[in-house]
Amino acid sequence: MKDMIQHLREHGILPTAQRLAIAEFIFSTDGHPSADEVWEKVKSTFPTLSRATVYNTLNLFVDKGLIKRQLLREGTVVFDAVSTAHHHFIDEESGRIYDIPWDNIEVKVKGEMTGFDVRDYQVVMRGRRKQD
Amino acid sequence: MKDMIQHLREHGILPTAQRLAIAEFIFSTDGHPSADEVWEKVKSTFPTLSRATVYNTLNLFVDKGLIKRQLLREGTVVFDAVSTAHHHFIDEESGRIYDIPWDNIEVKVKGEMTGFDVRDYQVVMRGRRKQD
DNA sequence: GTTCGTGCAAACGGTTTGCAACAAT
DNA sequence: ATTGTTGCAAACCGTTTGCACGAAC
Repeated sequence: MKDMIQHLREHGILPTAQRLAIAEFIFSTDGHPSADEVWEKVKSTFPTLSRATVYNTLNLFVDKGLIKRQLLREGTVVFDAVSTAHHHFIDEESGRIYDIPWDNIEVKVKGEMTGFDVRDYQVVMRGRRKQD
Repeated sequence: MKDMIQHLREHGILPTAQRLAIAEFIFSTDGHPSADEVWEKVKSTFPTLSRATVYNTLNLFVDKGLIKRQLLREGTVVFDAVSTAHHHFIDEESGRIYDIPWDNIEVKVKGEMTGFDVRDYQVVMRGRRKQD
C-alpha cells in the first residue's frame, strides 16, 4: 500500500484513492484486462468509481510508463502491468492471454533489415492451451 | 479478372460486382488497409458501394480464408491479403505497417512450452523506418 | 484561489445488424 | 419461389471529451 503510493509518486502521479485502487488491482492481477474489466473489478470495492476515471487513469499510467497497452484482443485494448519484456500466447478458444518469459524464445535476425530501426519487438503466438 | 472470379468461386464465394471490386483492390495493394480505407478506395470506382457491404465482404473473405485480420493498429482492425506467413514491422511515427519476409527472422523455442499448442505465430516489431 | 481530479452524460468512431428492395438460381 | 446480396439507417460498444463540482496544495 505505502509502496504503491511511493510507486505512483516516483512516476509523477498524484496518488488519489481512485488511482490507488486501480493500481492495486492492475498490479495484483496476472491477467490482461481491458479498461472496462478493470472498472468492473475495482467498482466492487469502490462503488462510486466512474468509467471515465478508469479510462483516464489507465491512460495516465501508460503515459507515465507504469503499464503498457497491448493489441492482443479484438475490439478492445488490453493493459499489461508486467514491466519486463515478454512474449504472448493467446488461446483461440477462451481468448485468454498468457505471458511467455522472454528467455523461452530466441529471436534472431537472419535476413536483411536495413532501414528498420527496431526499438521493440515481441512474439505473438496463437493456439490452444492444453492443460491448466 | 477472370482469375479473380475463379478465385472467389474456389472459396465458395459468389462473385458479385461489389465483391470483385473489393477483392481486386485488396489483392493489388501491399498495404494493410482498414475496412473504411477499403471503402474509401473502392468507392471511387464503385460509387454506390455501401460501407456495410465492405464490412460484410471483408468478414466473408476472412471466414473463407482469403485474407486475414490483423491486430496491428489501435482503434481498427486491418486486413492482410498476403497469404504466406510473414512478420510485421510498425513504424511508430507514421503508423505504416511493413511486411517482413518469414525467412528474415528465426524464432526458436528455448524454454518450456508444454501445455501450449502453438498453431500460429508472428513477430511484431515496432520502431522507426529510416529510409524507404 | 488556482490547479488538478472526479463523475456524469454526451459525443465519437469503428463495426454490426435489422430490414426492405432486389438479383440470381 | 426461394435463397442470397445490397444499401440504408439505426443500433452497438469501447473510448474520449466537455463541463460542473469538489478536493488539494
